[in-house]
Amino acid sequence: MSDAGGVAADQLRAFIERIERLEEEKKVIADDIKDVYAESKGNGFDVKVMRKIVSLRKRKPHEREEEEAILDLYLHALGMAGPVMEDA
Amino acid sequence: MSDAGGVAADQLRAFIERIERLEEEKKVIADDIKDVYAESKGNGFDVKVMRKIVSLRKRKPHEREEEEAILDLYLHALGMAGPVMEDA
Amino acid sequence: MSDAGGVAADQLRAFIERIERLEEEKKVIADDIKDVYAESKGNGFDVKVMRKIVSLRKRKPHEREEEEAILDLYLHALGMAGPVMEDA
Amino acid sequence: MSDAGGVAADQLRAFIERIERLEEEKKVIADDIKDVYAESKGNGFDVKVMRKIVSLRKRKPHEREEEEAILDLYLHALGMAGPVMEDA
DNA sequence: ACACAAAGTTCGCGTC
DNA sequence: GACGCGAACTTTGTGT
Repeated sequence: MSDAGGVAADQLRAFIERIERLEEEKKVIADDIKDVYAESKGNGFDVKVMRKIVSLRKRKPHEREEEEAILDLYLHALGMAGPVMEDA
Repeated sequence: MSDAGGVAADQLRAFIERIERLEEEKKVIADDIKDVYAESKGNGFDVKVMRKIVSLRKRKPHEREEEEAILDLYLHALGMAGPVMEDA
Repeated sequence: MSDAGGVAADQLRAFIERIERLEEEKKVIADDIKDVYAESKGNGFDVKVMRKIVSLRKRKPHEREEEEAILDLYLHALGMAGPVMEDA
Repeated sequence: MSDAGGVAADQLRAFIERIERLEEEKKVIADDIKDVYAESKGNGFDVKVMRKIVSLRKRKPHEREEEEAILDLYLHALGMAGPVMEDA
């Protein structure tokens, strides 16, 4: 029963089920997050603002990295300084 | 320090941190899912189709039928044959 | 001032500005499309289905058939009936 | 012929065609942009860097706005200052 | 019903 | 030359 129609059916089924299980877990977490927001709201906090804070704190790290890259980029772009165009 | 400006700052911080922890967990699961797809691909399966299967099994049959009904309605209104290809 | 650091700065600036102008035009078109969908909705049409129709007409028929073939293959391998519902 | 199957077929068709025309225009613009990037590359510029510059210049305006919002948000979140929780 | 945010899909680039 | 990675765009779902 493992090779129906030229595809490894059992293997495919196993992969699908692993994915579905993981997606369920993911959904549980997502629901937990919703619960925490709900609880926060119940305690008088502004959910919208909280979401914004969370996303801000998430972005901040790589925003810092980008900023350094940006500096270099503008040197390239406007002043053309630095080791540029090595593969032109 | 727990009541600055009339609101419970510590409590807010606790909520934020719970959420951030959950979001991290969620990301881990999401990455796991990506891994399974990658592994599937390594075993010769078509990832795009697998994603479609997963989403098909997720959707409630009734919902799917309804949507297709509207689609058919519009397609017929436009003079285009439906997805059934009855005279192909 | 056109050759700072060994590169043609003016030329680069010109390219950038051409791109930015084109991107603005693109955005205008995108907004127009949104407007048409909104107007359609105002006339009682289902926007989601309309989007589906547009994308269906965009796809090459051959491509669509091929994808569905693989999908059927997998669905049969999993023991699930295809989207044709022949015994519904 | 304007009311086949309960939907205003002609009107629907008109909307669809307007959208498709606009999408074609959009695609033309997108291709133009690709061309400019290609031409830039042909003149020795680093396309990746150019893309980054463009996106940077695009983000900058509303990034400034966000920054002000951020300041308020952190006042809310950490110090709880300002006119907060009006809908608690 | 609208707008914002998250997810999925696609395209271009760097690597092996 | 192909594969995997990453970013951009599109689409779907959720909250207001």
